[in-house]
Order: sequence, then structure tokens, then C-alpha cells
Amino acid sequence: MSQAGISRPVDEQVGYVLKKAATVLRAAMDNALRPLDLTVSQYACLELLRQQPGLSGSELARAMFVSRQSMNLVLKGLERRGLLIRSPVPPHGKALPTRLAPAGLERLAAANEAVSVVEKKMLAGLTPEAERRLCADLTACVEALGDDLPADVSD
Amino acid sequence: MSQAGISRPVDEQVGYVLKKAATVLRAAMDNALRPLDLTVSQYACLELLRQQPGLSGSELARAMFVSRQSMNLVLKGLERRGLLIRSPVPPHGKALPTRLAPAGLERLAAANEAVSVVEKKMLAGLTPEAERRLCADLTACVEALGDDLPADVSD
DNA sequence: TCGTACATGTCAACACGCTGACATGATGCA
DNA sequence: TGCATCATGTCAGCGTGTTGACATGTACGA
Repeated sequence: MSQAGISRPVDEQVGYVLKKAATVLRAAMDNALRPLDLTVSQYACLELLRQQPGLSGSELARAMFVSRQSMNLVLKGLERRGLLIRSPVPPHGKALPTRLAPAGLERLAAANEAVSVVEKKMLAGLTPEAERRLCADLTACVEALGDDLPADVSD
Repeated sequence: MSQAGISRPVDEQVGYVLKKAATVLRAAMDNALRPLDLTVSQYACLELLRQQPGLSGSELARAMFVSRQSMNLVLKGLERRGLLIRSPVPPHGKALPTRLAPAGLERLAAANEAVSVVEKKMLAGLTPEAERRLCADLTACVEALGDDLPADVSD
């Protein structure tokens, strides 16, 4: 209690650098996606649906680390713009399977182009080996913090 | 335009893993700081002021990647609670130098204890060597994305 | 000296995400 | 069968952060 702990400058603390990297990347992606009239959340939602068609709102929310309510807003917006299609009637429980509309797939293709540019720029200074290592180390951090707990962000 | 680009699952994309790590870390820090009645933003603000006393609101905002306006709200809250002190009159331009109050330093010491636990847990699976490498790689990513641009988040 | 540019603090309005709460449909068990 | 439990979708309210705008104080150059 005598001294206030860590004296290392924030620039060398993993947490700080991690936040900075996430912030800068998000800003860069926002800029890249703005001409396509897509936010990062909307883009991520479309890409997830391309890889895993038929996901429900709750499943998408978990995959994107946001609440069901937030995801619901994203889905409503994308549906209203004709970029995706939700079953009007739940085939099983209350879950509404969601799929990309043709317009959504088209928009996503352009978005992936733009995002790819940003990603390449970000990783320009890293070897493929370093890139894999970075992913692995970050994943190790996530699991060390108890990845098992966050079944959902809210709830 | 024929195929929608990246087919790699999102779990292996740096951007996705980066966001996940940042989200999980923030959640863990929020939990750790809640008993102390501090948010992550408030904690970061106090820690920055400990390392660099006398910073103005705008300087703090830049260091924390938020807008001046957001930082202003954080500072008002901390000042009202007696955790920091702002010069009532600007000594030079309009910038108001800010310093930790004794109560703030005390609270910060406890907060650093709590945050240190979370950080240790997160880095448990990494060697010190890997930790440094992780920081370096993330910093490289930030700089590759054009670290020079974001003078301020807003503006 | 004047005026332009720039940085800072502050107010207002808006967007996004979260928590809390509720209703509904499915599942499992007594 | 009846009931408890769980997951999902949805509504309302709140907090946080952002953009836009404005006033003020400083520094620089004609």
C-alpha cells in the first residue's frame, strides 16, 4: 500500500498496448468501411453469416461479444436495408435463423476487399510466422482469463 | 467480386482475436475494479496522472484514445469524489493541469493491486520473453496502421 | 499591431452498447 | 399431465463515448 504498484510506463503494459491496438484497428476499419455505409459491427455480422449461415441472433451476439439486444439492433438495420433475411416465423424454438441476402453477399464482398487492405497494412511489419504467434499468444491470454465463463456478455 | 474474399474462420483472423482479447480483458478489469467503485477509464486516468502529474484534460484524452469531452466527464466525476485536483485557474493557456489528490493515490494503490492480479492471470501462459514480444508486435501493428494520424480521437 | 491559425474547455445532441425486465416457446422431470 | 427451468426475442432506461459547435486564450506572421 506504500507505493502505488506498477511503475512501468503504460506503453509497456500489455493491457494498454492491447487497447491501443484494438482502438486503432477499429478506427481504421471504420474508415475503410464508411464508403460502403457499413459499421464494423455490421460488417462482422455479415461475415459471420457468410461463414455460418442460419445463425440466430443470440448465437451471433455470443460470437461477437455483444448483448442480444445490441445484436438485435444490428440485425434489424441490416434486414431493413435488404442485406440479410430472417425467418419471419421461428422453425423451432423462438430462435430466428438469419441468412445473407444476395445484396448482402455483394456488399460483403466489397467490404472484405476494404478490410483486407487494412489488415494487410496492419500486418505489414510481421512475418507470417509472427502473425500466427501473435494470434496464438492473444488466444492464450483470452483463455487464461477464463474463456469458459462468458457464455454471453449480458445475462 | 466472385467470391467473398477471406475464407479463414474468424477465430484465426488477427482483428477478431484482437477484439476478443481486448473485450475479455476489459470485462475482467471491470470486475476487479467494481469493488473499488472505479471504472476502467477512471482507473486508467488515475494511473496516467500518477505517472505524469499535471497533464491537462486534452493530453489525458489523447493518451487514453478518447475524446476531450469524454475525458472531461471522467475528470469531473473523479474531482467531485475528491480523488484528483484540477487547477481552478489555468496557469498558461486554457489547459487545466490535473493532479492526484491523496485520496486518489490511495485508491489507485488498491486498484493497482486488483489490476495486477488480472494482468498476472492473463499472462500466466506466456513467458516474459513472449510477453515482450507480444507488446512489440502489437506496437508494430499500431504503427503500421499510421500511428501518426490520430492526434486526437475526435477533431 | 492586427489577424489568422491553433489548442483547450465546455455545452448539446446523437449513437451505440449494456442491464433489467418481461413474454414466449422448448425441454426435462416428478 | 403439470411444473420448473432454460434459451430466445423484445421493450425500456441508463451510461458512456462521439460528433458538432462555440468561446476563450496563445502563438505566429504580415
